[in-house]
Amino acid sequence: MKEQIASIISKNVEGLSTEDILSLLEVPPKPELGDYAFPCFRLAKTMKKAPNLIAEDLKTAISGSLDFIDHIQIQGAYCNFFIKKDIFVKSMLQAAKQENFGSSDIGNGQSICIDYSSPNVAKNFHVGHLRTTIIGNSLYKIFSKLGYTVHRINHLGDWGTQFGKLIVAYKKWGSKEAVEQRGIAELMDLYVKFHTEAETDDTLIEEARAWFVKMEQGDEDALSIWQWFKDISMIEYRRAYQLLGVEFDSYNGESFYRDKTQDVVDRLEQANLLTESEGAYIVDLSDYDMAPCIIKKADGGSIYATRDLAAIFYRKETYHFSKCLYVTGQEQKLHFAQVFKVVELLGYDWAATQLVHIPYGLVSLEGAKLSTRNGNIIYAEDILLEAISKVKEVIAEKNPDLEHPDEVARMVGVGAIIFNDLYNQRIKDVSFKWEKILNFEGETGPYVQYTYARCSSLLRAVPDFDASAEIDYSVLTDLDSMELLKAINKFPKVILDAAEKYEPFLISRFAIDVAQAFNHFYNSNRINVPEDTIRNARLQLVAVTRKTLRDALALLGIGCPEQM
RNA sequence: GUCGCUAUAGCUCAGUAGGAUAGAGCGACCGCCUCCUAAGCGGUAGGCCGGAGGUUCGAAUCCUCUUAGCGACGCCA
Repeated sequence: MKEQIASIISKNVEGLSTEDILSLLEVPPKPELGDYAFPCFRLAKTMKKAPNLIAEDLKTAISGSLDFIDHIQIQGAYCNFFIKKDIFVKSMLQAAKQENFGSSDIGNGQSICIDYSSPNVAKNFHVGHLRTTIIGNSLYKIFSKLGYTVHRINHLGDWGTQFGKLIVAYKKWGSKEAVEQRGIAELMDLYVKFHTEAETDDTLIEEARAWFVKMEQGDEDALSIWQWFKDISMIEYRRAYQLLGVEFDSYNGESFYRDKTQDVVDRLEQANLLTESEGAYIVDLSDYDMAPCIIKKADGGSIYATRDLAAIFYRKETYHFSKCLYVTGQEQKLHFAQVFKVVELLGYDWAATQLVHIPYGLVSLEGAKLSTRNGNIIYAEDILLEAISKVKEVIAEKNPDLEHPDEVARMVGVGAIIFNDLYNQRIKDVSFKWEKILNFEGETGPYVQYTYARCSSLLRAVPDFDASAEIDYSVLTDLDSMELLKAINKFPKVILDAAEKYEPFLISRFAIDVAQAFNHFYNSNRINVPEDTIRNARLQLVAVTRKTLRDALALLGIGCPEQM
């Protein structure tokens, strides 16, 4: 309908193509202003006429030529189109009823790698890691919905000098029993102890680097300790992933590339890009206003940039990606800009468009910086478990007879955390507050889930309802029904926008809009009424709302309970 | 010091690639369950869109300058 309106306008004005008009056509901010609006300001110059007069002329020229238009209203310089309501309702409802509503095949035949979560082994999985995990998981769902083949890669931080530090600390102050008993907590303590001692003892850092060089050379003693620490860490990470319902296709972390970094060095040498500087080997990036990218440390060891480069070549050869996404904190912006630039300098012009850093804002705790040293830290698992237990309290209070309360509590509690993390633009810093994250009212995950459960409940009440039957569309022409349908119909566009901008929050806001529109509809209309025509039409709208909410939440990585 | 990000209601944020009277949620206050789930709905109060210039018929949105907060800036990741 939008295309048809654009095409008829283009025949009656000068200076704008149909495409221009299509992009200018907008949905008015308020329903009283019509279903589509065309602002005439831009035409004033070419047509040498006041915009409100152009709008008037346009109205008389077009009136009556499109049968789905009920009437046209001029409001200042705006030409407002009112679609015949029953036709509009029918077209919107039938589109939304499609099983694959919102899906697309634009990604067919293309593959995308998403590098996310990627915790540093031997360190705790805290609120900060939650963000990359949740954002990455949602991007995976979004791109999959658009037909892409997505490879979920957990690029574990399981290599590097930090393990040298840990080995030194373990050998000096640790014990097998303590590590076995306390797990990551003990490793963290050892790591912290290393840093406090290193402040007064410069030889420690030297020792640590030496141990890392040994690891890179395949020293068995070093590697067995490393593997042990990694195994211990993975147990904790997998618990968090399981709660979140997150999975990966690959756990190839940094250590996976230990035998592939020499290839990076060779490529750079052949391309004559490597220069020696202060004992290290770097790629000079001063032409691009960036600090140099260190490839090989003075002690001969590799560094994260080297391993990221190796990973890029490996992934390109293995997955033939058309995009490789990196979901990490914005503090790593420079690092990725450097690495991507190096790939480009090697002659791979795809680097500029296919390698994408997806930064997100910093998580702080009630305004203070997260820090292990002063205990200012919250573990991901604790947040999830706390949310789940809070939901259990709410259930006990509001719905004590609920079936499967544990299962529902898990879904709702985890959903609340995920939704909270995907509620705003990625780049915004977040200040973690317990009272906020445990509040389930207003624009929250539980609100959307609750709305879904309401839909389910309505449909359960009429077991013989036929969702595919032809209905009387005029039943759904009231303001609230129409607004709900309009909200639902934005789904395909919202998914495309979310993918293009790598912004899952657009899906969250969409889910809120639909849930709010539904609750208005629900409050102003009785649904399970005796009259068949009214009941069936309204139940179809309920069914479509339910399906859309479920699909939207699924794109965020959130499940829906049938009752709560 | 250089570069980057952020700045909109008391708080947390939207604002559809420049357009109609700047919108939500939380918090505050006032209402709504003999009727499909009150984790809901309706209403009231609350704004120099950080500041100053500029571009434009038109700016929260674009440009310049400026202020504040945060981050990055070579052998950690």
